[in-house]
Amino acid sequence: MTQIQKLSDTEMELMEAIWACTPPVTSTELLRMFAQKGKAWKAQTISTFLSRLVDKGALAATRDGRTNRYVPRISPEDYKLLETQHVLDGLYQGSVKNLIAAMYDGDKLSDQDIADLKKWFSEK
Amino acid sequence: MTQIQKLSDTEMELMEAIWACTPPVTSTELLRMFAQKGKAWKAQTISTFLSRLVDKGALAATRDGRTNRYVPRISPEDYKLLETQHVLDGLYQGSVKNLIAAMYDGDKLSDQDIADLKKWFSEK
DNA sequence: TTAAGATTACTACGTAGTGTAGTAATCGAT
DNA sequence: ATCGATTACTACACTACGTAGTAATCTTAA
Repeated sequence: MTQIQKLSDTEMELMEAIWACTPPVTSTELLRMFAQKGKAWKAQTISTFLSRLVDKGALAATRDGRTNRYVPRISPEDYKLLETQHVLDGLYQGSVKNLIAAMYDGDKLSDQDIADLKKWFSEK
Repeated sequence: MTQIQKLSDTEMELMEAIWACTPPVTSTELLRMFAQKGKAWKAQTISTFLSRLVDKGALAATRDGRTNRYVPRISPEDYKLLETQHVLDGLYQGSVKNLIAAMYDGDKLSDQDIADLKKWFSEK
């Protein structure tokens, strides 16, 4: 039961960064990464987010001297699937087919989408 | 641009009730409906939610003497599609195919799902 | 026609989440 | 022994949410 609470937008930004680099990461490394992208966070701000991510079950922290090393407890793929499942359950009784049908009926599937999916499914 | 803000769980409950009955509804009617379902809300509580739903663009209100009559500004289908699109954009670059592929890779599609979808697509 | 009841608008309030950071404690290096 | 880095704890303003009190106002029945 990998219970993971929903992440906020900024928390997701952090996670994306962590997923993007080779895991064990330290707050200092992240600080530098975000600084380069123009995010001038204070060191404690990063730390706060990191702690919250640990609390939410998204990261695991191990102490190494005076610094923490953080590792994701879930892959981006799995996290996205959790979110997806949530939406599916909430809006479509958990059925992908209902989703597809709803999009089709609502004209949200382009001819290209349909062609792609048709092909994809015919190969399974 | 039918801008509609995200609805909370309780707001959705209200909307579902409104969608379920033949539209123009009054707060009193809703009050009664929810009372029957065990939701003992105060009249003002319903009113507050109704106002917020108007603010969020989900309902339109027209005055009829003493009371307001509320009509949805969006269908359940369209609302769900909005939500769906949001998730799709946020997690799968807006591509349904990416979603399907992710579910497949994550083993979230049962054989039944695949069979259903395969059939569904072969008919389009 | 006036009092009673229904309905609404406005305001409030505790709780929780979010983004951001100050402060203080601590630990490793000089 | 001290200094600088890093973390833990605390804080704070802001927004959303669920819930409802109060007060104003309109409708209706006596």
